[in-house]
Formats: sequence, structure tokens, C-alpha cells
Amino acid sequence: MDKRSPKHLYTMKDLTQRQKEILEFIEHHEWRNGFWPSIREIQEKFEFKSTNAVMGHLRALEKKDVLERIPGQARTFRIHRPDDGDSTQLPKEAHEVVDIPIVGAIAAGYPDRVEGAGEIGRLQVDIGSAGFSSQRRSFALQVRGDSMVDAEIYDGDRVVIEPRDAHDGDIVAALIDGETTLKRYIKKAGEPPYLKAENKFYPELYPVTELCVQGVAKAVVRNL
Amino acid sequence: MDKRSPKHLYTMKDLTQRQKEILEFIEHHEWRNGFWPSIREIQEKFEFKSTNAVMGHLRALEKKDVLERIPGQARTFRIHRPDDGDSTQLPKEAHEVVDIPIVGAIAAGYPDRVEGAGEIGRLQVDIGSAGFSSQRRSFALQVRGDSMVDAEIYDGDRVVIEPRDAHDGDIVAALIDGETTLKRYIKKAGEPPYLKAENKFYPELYPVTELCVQGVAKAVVRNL
DNA sequence: CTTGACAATGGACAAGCGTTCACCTAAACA
DNA sequence: TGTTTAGGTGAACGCTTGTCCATTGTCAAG
Repeated sequence: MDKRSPKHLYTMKDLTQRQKEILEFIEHHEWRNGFWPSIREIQEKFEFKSTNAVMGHLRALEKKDVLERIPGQARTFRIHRPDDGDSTQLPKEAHEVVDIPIVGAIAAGYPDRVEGAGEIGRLQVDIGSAGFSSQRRSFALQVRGDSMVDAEIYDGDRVVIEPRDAHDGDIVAALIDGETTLKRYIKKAGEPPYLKAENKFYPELYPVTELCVQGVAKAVVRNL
Repeated sequence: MDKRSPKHLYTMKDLTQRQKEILEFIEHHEWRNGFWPSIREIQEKFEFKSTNAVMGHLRALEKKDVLERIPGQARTFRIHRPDDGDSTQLPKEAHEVVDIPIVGAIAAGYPDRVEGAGEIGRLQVDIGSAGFSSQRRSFALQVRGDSMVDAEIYDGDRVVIEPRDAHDGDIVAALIDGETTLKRYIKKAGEPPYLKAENKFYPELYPVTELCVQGVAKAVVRNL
């Protein structure tokens, strides 16, 4: 039986440990890849030997109203988040950038992206009507060290990272020795990519194979 | 559906009209529903009578490097948005990020946020890192000139301004000669305050009396 | 002891969905 | 004149994927 207390609008903390893990993986997968996982991908991640194990959890999550799916259709998740802010397995030291409503007076009027395409200042997201946030991708990263001073990025700055594939010349957040640092991503045609520090006193080049590039830096933010 | 806007936000360099429509539908679908469309859903929307019509366009879009997909897998799109390198233009997704108007110059008083008049763009920052206390009234100012290079603020950067009274040592946005510029605010006890440029080649000091201080700079944002 | 949640196995089916082949039209080259 | 590029039809083929069946086991509550 469901023992949700009736005063709770959103109860999502009565999730099982396993269910939380499933939910987090689904969210994380979307966050990283931009699309939702398939049931068999979830199965693989948790090393289930049957897809039905996943199905059970999905059914439970749907019954507990934290998930929604389109029956019969592939990779069509929808997550209802009252936002718990619990432990997400983001990269360490990363402030998650999430669930911040749009400020300003432009909240009204739902922009149809197709039509308003050229008009800047009208393209606003209406989280209210969507009811969920489809992409929580970007996050901010605190810069440590001075390996990027030649790119005018200093110790203590914050960099907005967007997880995606890096191109040549991008500044990327990479995981080196358990710590995320910024480097410039160099990829010449026909050559293996490598990472380079933007500091003349740091001539090191880091081979990319053993690294985990977590995303591309989009902007620097420094408090004054 | 008309297209009065001269330039799209995409790099629709050589995209066909039809290809633009397809791309926009895909983006729009993701934006509305939270997941990507299937090929047959695209087909339906455009009333194609063969899925192969969609396939052709997808192949074209992939070849033109605005799209990416995982072969054989359902609803696994990835859109390469050209918001990498430059731009005062912003990505169309404003998900989960604070949205602050960018103003080039402020004639007098504070920028009129309501209508977006005078806006030359919008800035998206993660709120956690910037710590804007009263984001509702904050605005971003495009930096012109190099009068603040010694404070690591460069031409083209954006500065988030919070309207409030300045204290000694604050960097402020001040109205000089009809244009808003950044200066450091100096106020010693018993002396009248004045403004100072952070550039050793700009030794000027501006008396504060005839100026209008519009707010205090709280953060610098520079796109990479 | 029974009941019911929770968790998982194993196998199988059918619909969803991406992909391909053959073939067609029209415009733009050259 | 042929060739290329963009756009489209029609019909399959087969992998992907969601779904359902029966079955096993644990654990806490009634």
C-alpha cells in the first residue's frame, strides 16, 4: 500500500536505494549524452541479466510518479523533479547548474522556437509549461591552479562547462589524477589529440587517451 | 511560417530551406517533449510518404556536420550548435541558467528590462557561481576599451552589474559622456570620491560629482 | 503462516524504428 | 548531352527495443 502522507505534493524520497540508482543513471545518461537510455542500456549498466529487472524498477518509478514514459516508444523518458538536490554524481568540485527559473519580465508567452527563431530576447524557456527540464547539462567548475593564465583564466575563476565533444582549440575540462583541470584541446588532422596547458611555464602535453574529457568550456565567470 | 529574420542563430551556412525545417523540427521536438523524435515522427510531421525522405535529409545534415546520430539506435540525436567560438548571440536553450540582458550603453538611469529595449543580447550564467543576490535587477554590460585591463577585464568581456551604492574599491559602471564605462571607485574618509581607471596608461581620475554611478560590478563573464 | 512489497532471472514476442534498394522528378551545371 | 545535387515514392529487411510471460527468492508486516 502507499503510505504517502497526503499533505506531500511531491514525495520522492521514499524511493528505494536501487530505484534512486536507476533514476540517477537515467538522469545522468541524458545529461551526458543528450538522449535517454534504452532499457537494455540500463540493464547493461547494472549488469542485470534480464531486462525485466529494469522494467520492474521503471514501473515502480512510474507508480511513484517520478517518471513518465510513452508506452511502447523508445527512449522517451520524462522525469518529474520537484528537485531534491541530493547527491548527484557530477564531477567533483562542480556546482551543478540546475533548476533556475528564468529571471526577467519575459516569462509570459511561450515562444515557439520555430517561428521566433531569429528574434533574440524572445527565446525563453518556459519551464512551467514543460513541467520538467529536459537538459541539465551545463555546470560550473572552479578553476584551481594557474595552468591557463595565458588564456586569461585565473585561479579561483569559474568556468561554465558544457559536456560535449571537443574540437581543436577548445578549452576543455579534463580529469587528470582524480582532479578536474582545464586544458586546451589540440587535435590536428591525422594525429591523435592531446591537451596543452596555457602557461608558458607549463610546457606539458597530456595524452588524451588516458584522460576523461568532461566537457568544453563555454565561458569564464569571475567574481569581483 | 515566415522567415523575416535575416539571420538565423544556427550556422545555417549552406542548409537548404527544407533542411532547416527538418533541423528546427528536431530541435523543437526535443525542446517540447524532452526527447528526440523518431524518423517516422519526422516523416509524419512533414507528411512525407516515405521514411526515406527523412533519411535523405538526415544524411545531408550529418554530412554538413550540424547533426550527429548513433547509427542504428532510436532517437539518439546530437545537434552541433555553433555557439562555440564567438558570439554575442546566445544559444537558444536557456535551460537552467540565469538569463541576464546585455546592454551596450545606458543613456541614463538603469536599463529598461521590461521590453528589452536597448538589449544587444542576453547572457546566461550559472547563478551559483556568480552569487548575484538580486538577480532580478542585475544586468550585463559589454566592456568597451581597455581601461580595466589591470583588473583582468578586457575588451569584449561582459560584466554583471548590480545596481547599488558603491563602496571604496568597488568596480562600478559609470556614465561618462553618454556612455557607460567601468572604473574603480575610490572613496577615502574625509575626501570626495573619485573614479580611477585600472590601466597604467590611463592615469585619469574622474571626479564623481558629475557622474552617474549605475551600479557595482559583481562578476566578469567572458565567452571562450 | 500468509501476504505483499521488492528484486531479479530467463525466455520469447511484436511493435518500434533505422536502414537500404530500386526508381522517379526537377533544377543546375558544363 | 550527360552528370550531379536536392527531394521524393514505395516496399521491404532486420536490428532495436519495449513488453509480457512464468518463476525464484528475500524480507518485513499482519
